[in-house]
Amino acid sequence: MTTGPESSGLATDLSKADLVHRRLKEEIELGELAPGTPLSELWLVERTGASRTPVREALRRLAAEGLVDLVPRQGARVSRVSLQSVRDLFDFRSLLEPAAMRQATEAAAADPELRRAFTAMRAEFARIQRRAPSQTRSRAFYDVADRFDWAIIGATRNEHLRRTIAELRPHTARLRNLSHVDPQRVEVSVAEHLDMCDALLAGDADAAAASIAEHLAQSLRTIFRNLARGPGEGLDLLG
Amino acid sequence: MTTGPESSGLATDLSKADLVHRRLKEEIELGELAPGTPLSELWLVERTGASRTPVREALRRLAAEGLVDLVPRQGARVSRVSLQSVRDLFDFRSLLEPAAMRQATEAAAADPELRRAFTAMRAEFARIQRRAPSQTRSRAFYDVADRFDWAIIGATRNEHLRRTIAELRPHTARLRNLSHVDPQRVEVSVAEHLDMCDALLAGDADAAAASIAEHLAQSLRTIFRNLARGPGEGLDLLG
DNA sequence: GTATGCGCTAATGTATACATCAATGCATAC
DNA sequence: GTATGCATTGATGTATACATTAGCGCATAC
Repeated sequence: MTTGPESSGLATDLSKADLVHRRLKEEIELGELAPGTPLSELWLVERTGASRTPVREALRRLAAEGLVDLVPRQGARVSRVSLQSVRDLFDFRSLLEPAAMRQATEAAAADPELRRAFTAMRAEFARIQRRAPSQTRSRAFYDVADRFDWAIIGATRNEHLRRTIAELRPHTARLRNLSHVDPQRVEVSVAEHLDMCDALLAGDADAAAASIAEHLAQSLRTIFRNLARGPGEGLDLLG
Repeated sequence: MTTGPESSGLATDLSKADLVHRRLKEEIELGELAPGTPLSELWLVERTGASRTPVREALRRLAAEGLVDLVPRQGARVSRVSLQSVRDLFDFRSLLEPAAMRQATEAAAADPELRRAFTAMRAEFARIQRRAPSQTRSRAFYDVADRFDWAIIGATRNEHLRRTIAELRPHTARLRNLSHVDPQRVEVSVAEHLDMCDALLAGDADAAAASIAEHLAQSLRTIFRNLARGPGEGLDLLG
């Protein structure tokens, strides 16, 4: 899941550093490595089979992405999640993603291939909406939603914008995996994604931007509501 | 110049990796290492006196910041500058910095200390404006302008926003150092900074955001105009 | 009983040797 | 004369040994 293209677009035969990086990133995203978990280099050497050099490089990369906190002579830990960090994340996404949505809307207007892809995803969202709630429904939704997000990212022309949004995705995914799935939220989120698709396919950049802004605002609200009811597994309440 | 606080705020006894990183960053910023310059690890080992491990770490960090292009089994080069990359940079800044300006304006409204700092800088800008054009004037201006920018960054509460803007600064600085100083542009830029200070000190977040957006638009226009007249030393024209 | 200081341990920071692969040039075949 | 293939060279990728330092526990003095 969340098979975002590994940093550099081209398919190079992955180095061990890449492997370790990707594996740790996934485990942090999935919450298998809980926030605060110490990541000793030696322990990672045992776990991954690589030597310290690639492990170090992976840790440094993760630190640059904000997924790992690195204290100079002390070591690395999986970065903690605070209420403030969640707010910061969503505020920042609310700044970036509407802009990306505009660029994607323009790109889709000019590229039939891309428009077809979004049309197909819209159909998937509609089908999920019609389906009765079930164990697999929310999973199916997040699957499509992930592909939708990556399509937006891929359609973002500005490289800085594209890379920055891509770098934030693991943080969002982790948040989702650290808290319980809220079926009601899924319901609403499906509708929001339909709105986004419609605006994008209509070529209405303003509407598309507005719809993703609304989506983000609702997501944040739900997260905070659920945290108030009962904190998820690994969240600090320091913020 | 551009003495931005080194990544992590606290003053740790710097590791060699930090030293090499900072030194290379400065040299790239200043244009002493021209875009496209190959950065062989061995060569850097000779130059810096450090061993390959910290050199590698520095290179990887610079690559993450976009100052170095890293090709897997081939090596590192100082990243190239294209017209498209300049446009992307300024478009992205135009998205981020008005938002930062709003946060700084609110912060200054609530913090007399901070307001004093901006008042002092406004006075410096005003003094520079009154001064006759000279060799040292533009340098004095960029000096204050740098401090101004870092003050804005420091007053930005959202951590993602703050870090991202900070990471873009070396790119901007490099651009400035790769092209010739345009006295006319300095003239106008001083006035724009006065506008920004005034809006910020008046607590008018909208006006502050608008003024920095205008400043960025004008800067970009000047850069493109000057590039059209005669490309600076190290610019590609691939974009 | 508490606090201070010493020494041990284990971690990160660094240096360097080895493995592997891309680029380059030359020799050879056509 | 051109193109193909191989060997050489030098680079990066990796492993590991060494240096240094932060954390921690225990013993001892008060």
